[in-house]
Amino acid sequence: MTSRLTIKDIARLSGVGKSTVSRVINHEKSVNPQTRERVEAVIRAHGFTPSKSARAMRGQSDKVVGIIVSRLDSASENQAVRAMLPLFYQHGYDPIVMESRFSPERVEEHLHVLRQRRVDGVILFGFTGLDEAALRPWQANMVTLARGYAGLSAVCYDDAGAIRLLMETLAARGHRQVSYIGVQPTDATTGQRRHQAYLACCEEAGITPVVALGELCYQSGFRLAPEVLRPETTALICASDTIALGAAQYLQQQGSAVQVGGIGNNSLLRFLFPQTLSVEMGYGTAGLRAAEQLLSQLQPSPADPQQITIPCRLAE
Amino acid sequence: MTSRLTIKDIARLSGVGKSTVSRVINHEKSVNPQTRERVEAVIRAHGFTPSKSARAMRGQSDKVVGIIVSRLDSASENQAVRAMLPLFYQHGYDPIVMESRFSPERVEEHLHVLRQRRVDGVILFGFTGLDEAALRPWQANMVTLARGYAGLSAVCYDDAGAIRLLMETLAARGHRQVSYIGVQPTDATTGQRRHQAYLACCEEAGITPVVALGELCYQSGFRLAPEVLRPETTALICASDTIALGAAQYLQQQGSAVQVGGIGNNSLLRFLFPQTLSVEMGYGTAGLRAAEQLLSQLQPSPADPQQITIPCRLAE
DNA sequence: CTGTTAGCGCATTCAA
DNA sequence: TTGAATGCGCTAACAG
Repeated sequence: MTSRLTIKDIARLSGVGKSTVSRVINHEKSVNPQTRERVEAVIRAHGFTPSKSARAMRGQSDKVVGIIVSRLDSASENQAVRAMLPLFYQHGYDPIVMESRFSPERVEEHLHVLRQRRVDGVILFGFTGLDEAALRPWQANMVTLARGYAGLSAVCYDDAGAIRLLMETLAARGHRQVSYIGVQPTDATTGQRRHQAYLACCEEAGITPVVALGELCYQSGFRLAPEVLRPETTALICASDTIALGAAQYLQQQGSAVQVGGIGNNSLLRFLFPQTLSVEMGYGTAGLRAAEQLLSQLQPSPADPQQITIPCRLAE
Repeated sequence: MTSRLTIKDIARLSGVGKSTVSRVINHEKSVNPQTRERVEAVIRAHGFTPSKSARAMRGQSDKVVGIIVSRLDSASENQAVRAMLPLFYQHGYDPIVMESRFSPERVEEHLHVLRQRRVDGVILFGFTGLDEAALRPWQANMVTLARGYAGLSAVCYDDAGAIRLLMETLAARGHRQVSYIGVQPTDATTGQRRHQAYLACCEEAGITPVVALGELCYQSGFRLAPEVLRPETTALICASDTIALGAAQYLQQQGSAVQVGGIGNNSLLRFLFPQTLSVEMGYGTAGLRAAEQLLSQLQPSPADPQQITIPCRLAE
């Protein structure tokens, strides 16, 4: 409880004026090196930390960012968040995390709260159904992940690339009949984009597409697997590892040797079904990039919004 | 960007003094109902929100709590955090989450930062190896989860009860030879406590204990399963569902019909191996209780530290 | 380069 | 019950 010191105390203790202390704290160059050193010594000696609230009030900025995840227990979002947290701390930002559970209303509520809290910026894990208009006001200080919105910075995954990678790998291994289990096109990326990419690959390779669309859960993979299995099917790719898990489970029960491929590099999937193929989407990298981008937009001379795509690669 | 209003503006707009507005905001009773209503109307009309930093500076409190999880991707901690977040928002607290990754040093670093940020309270997901002395200073405003520390509030799980529940259920189903896969006793709860409970149950039931201890991961369960299988073994319980997952996988590969029991109510485990038994530890409830306890200790008339144990129950 | 002065938005005396 | 005055810790203008 010793941290009750104020710059006034530091000023007195080091025999200078308050403003000089303030200058030292803020790393302003216009201060005599000797004086600076002396003040810094006192600051260190007493473990002084400037009051965040006071500087915030003085108009600076609260140094707070909001992180709105869709689901706290999403493996991909976890990795991204885990990567960005240290960066924010390091730059003196308090990250406050909120959960949207894929509800556009909840996102708007959270944004409202964040607005009132006067946060400096927001990281938003996007999903289909969000009202773009609600995001517009944040144009300058928001970075979305997984989804892009007009005028906003975004860090996206290479959905099409992932599918393509899977298809090419399978082709190289001699597979000519590859089915697909995805999710409804109401989901623009995991649903729409990956499905389209699959169809495009089939077209190019002269494969007859066999598709089933469901939900983003293993139950769905399990349920839909039989629907996409033809006698000639040798491989099956899924829009996500979660789905792949369900499908692999079904195949195992059937004693089938159909090769499964998924997206997400889920460690459990690879443990249970080692022969499964999976694409690593770069969630950690995405989180890092998103945080970096937000930080650079928050600086005195803000960077422009930017769309970033994270490259994917075959797991292992 | 309209929220630039201050109590001064509200005061002018509603024809009263600044202090009256302040009183209305803080729900003080000494204010004429009529005046109050008028002021509140103006406040609502303009969507005014008092500056958090300003009130913080005025000595109130920052209304910030730190949440130190051990791993962002822990299913149990996720559920707990998910349950507590809304409660904190609701009470006007900004929760800022940090990750310790089971490193005592990291916990101390985070606590140091939180201390400097002058946070009001801390929720700490405990683990074995933490230095109790480092927590002592937080006695009045910290609640730990999963582990208890002298003098601190804690919300714990019923480790022994969970094992006992599993053992009793198995006994009721006629199992007389139940093996156990756990983790090293360096982990006081998941390791030590559950193991002890297993031994105690065996003693009571006249069962010869068969034990193997490893890590908290499915690989470990897979690897240790063969070590605890005797010809007469009919059931196998694991210190966690993660381990159970690995063990069940091994058993399935062996075509074994040994009944598996785990702890954690992992949905994937139940999906892949439906016949498996699992105990629900009440993670969500724990998070809720922890948040409630912390909030009650943060109030003007603080509640005393308290040790809470969450009851467990059979999943399904 | 440095000290002095003046508020930021609010809660809290103290009078009225 | 209310308003005016004071200062929280800090930064920014303005002198020196």
